[in-house]
Amino acid sequence: MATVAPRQRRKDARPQELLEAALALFVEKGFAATRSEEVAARAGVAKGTLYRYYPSKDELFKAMVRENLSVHIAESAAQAAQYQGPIAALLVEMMRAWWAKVGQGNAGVVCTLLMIEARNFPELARFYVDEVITPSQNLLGGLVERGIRAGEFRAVSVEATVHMLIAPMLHMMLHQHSFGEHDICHPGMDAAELLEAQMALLLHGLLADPV
Amino acid sequence: MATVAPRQRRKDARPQELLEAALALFVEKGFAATRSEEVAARAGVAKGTLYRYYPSKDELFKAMVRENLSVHIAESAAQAAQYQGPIAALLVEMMRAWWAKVGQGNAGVVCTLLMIEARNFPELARFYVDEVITPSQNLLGGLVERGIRAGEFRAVSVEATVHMLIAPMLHMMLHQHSFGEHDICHPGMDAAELLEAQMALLLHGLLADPV
DNA sequence: TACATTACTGACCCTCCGGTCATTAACTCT
DNA sequence: AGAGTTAATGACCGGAGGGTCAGTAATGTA
Repeated sequence: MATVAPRQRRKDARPQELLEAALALFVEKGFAATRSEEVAARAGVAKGTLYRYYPSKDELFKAMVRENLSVHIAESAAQAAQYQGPIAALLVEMMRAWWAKVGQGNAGVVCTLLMIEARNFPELARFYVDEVITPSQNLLGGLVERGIRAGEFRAVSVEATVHMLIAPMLHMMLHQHSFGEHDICHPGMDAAELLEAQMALLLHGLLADPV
Repeated sequence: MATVAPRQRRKDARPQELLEAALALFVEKGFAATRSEEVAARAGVAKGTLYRYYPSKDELFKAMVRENLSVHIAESAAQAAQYQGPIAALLVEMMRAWWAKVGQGNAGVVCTLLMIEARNFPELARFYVDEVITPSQNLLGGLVERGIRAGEFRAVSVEATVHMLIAPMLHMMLHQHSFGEHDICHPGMDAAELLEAQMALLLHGLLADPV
């Protein structure tokens, strides 16, 4: 017979644990299908306790998003500033770094979730657009433009190129999330390989003087 | 004083009207947030009538998807068979046709919805993967391979190339759906332009002997 | 040890919504 | 016209789950 789990008072640890539980469950089952009691249970806590720390399920979701994205935003900005060198190599390096830091980690999963739930959280969508999407586009767009001005790239459409850099990665993550169980999607090709092939193809299209 | 709307018996027209109402509302508000009574009201009918034609909200969703996708599947297959000519031009033509027929119409919107709801409808996800995704990949993959064997294309990764053809279009549609209201996303660039720029860039990366 | 504070609990409440079905009325047939 | 058929209605039900709060026990303080 399992004796009743003893009560514990750990005010400081609770919020973090609740956010982790929320992330895991929202990813696994989606926002609507996850009951608040499940989140609490997963964090080893009763439902009432969840509402002591977050006033509603919506606020819990928002807090979870902010928690997992703010980290990346800071890193991304720092990373953008520190790079120097030839644009093509720099682009490749940035994409690899993005995949390693964001694509594979929690931030990537949260991006996926955001795309799916954006309609139900206009406020969050705005936040995401302002804090993540627009800066990323500006950063990459600036690089491409620099490459063109330096004569390293052909005079392509900057906007389209940025889109061609971002879309395949995000689409792959979303695809994985939505259809991952039906293993038919990308047999025998993992994300890292895809990224390399993508960059090779794109650079060949971009460079004025391809290797 | 509005007199009570008179009852009408139109057994044949109802299913279609209900599916249209469902499509519009699911796109606008998402599946979970749309009440079955709203769908009925939009179709000019009482809730009970909806359940006379579709046994559950889930079945309504499935019927709506099948209705709007099956059309495209047939067309796409026919189109694939009839084309002849140099691969590059053929690829461009097919992408343009896809955008005109699918991307802009209901089928495109349904694809977006499917990506978002796939987790909650495993059966439908399977259907979509088998009937839409896999055939599309095979079709495009076959073309790319043909181009490579003919010496028209460089020896690129077929899988990555197919992904680079599909992802930008789907991602743009989804992006539009999720963040469309926050007009920051793609200022001054519409989908048709993007498609042209994308194809130009890709072909330049693909062709063994770029123009 | 007695008391005060407060993190924590979980039974309860209440709203919302998917789904039902007895009733009504539109159409058909004779 | 009268009877029979069934499309259409909308009041109703049930339960699922978000959110509450009076009570409980862990911790701090003297």
